[in-house]
Amino acid sequence: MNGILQAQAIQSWLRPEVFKALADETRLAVLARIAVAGSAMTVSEIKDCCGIHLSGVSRHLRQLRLAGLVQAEKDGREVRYRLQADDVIALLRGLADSLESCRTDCCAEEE
Amino acid sequence: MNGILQAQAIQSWLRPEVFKALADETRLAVLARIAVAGSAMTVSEIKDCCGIHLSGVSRHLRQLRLAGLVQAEKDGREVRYRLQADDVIALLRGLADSLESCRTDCCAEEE
DNA sequence: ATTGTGTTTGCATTCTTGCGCAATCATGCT
DNA sequence: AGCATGATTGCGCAAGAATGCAAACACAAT
Repeated sequence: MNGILQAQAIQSWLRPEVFKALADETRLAVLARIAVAGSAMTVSEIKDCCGIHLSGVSRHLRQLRLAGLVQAEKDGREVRYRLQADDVIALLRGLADSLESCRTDCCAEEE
Repeated sequence: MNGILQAQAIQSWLRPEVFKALADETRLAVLARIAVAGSAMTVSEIKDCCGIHLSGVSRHLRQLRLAGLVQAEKDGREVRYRLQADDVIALLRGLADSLESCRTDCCAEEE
């Protein structure tokens, strides 16, 4: 049976850093703000979507960047952050597919 | 312009409880174990996949249940947990689609 | 060079979270 | 009833995370 292969497939999508980055309400607000903007945004602009100090926003952006959710580009003395969607989309879809294959196997075995 | 609609679409998928539930390595191990098993598992069985005390496993399962990732069914004095995959799969795919529509909009605007 | 603006980082504080242990609850067995 | 077993919960502790403030850093403009 393919239980071992399934385990590897699922675990390869279960990346804690990504989910940890998504596990904070402020970071979710930041991410949503950047995603909707479409274009890249500066830290000061992003700050307006969440009621915390600028330094905190900077830290959250760092964490999102290390998780591969956004990317930063320097532009003069500003830093513009944009969504890095491709990897996240692949992660979400890969995990969804793995879970779905488990689910169908489960139902198939039971019936 | 669909910016407002996009914002609503994305934020509806950005459910902190779910990502918080996925933001711990032990819980990810538990979830993967349950997913691969296919059938429902007792707390004691699940305990073997992660090196912590049974009470901790119970707490983790509670959190996964509240996030809608697993469901519990009592069976005598045991409690069997099984993957509740449908909601999670819908969440993951919905978020992926929302992010993708943001990405294409972004690239379309820039060119 | 000095000044000003945007961003990051060190530090201290507070809040949260994961954990083990022991007690408790719930159910089955004799 | 009494006991055994599986699961949950209260409690205290230790580690981690989020935040604000102030200092430092990076770059542009004068």
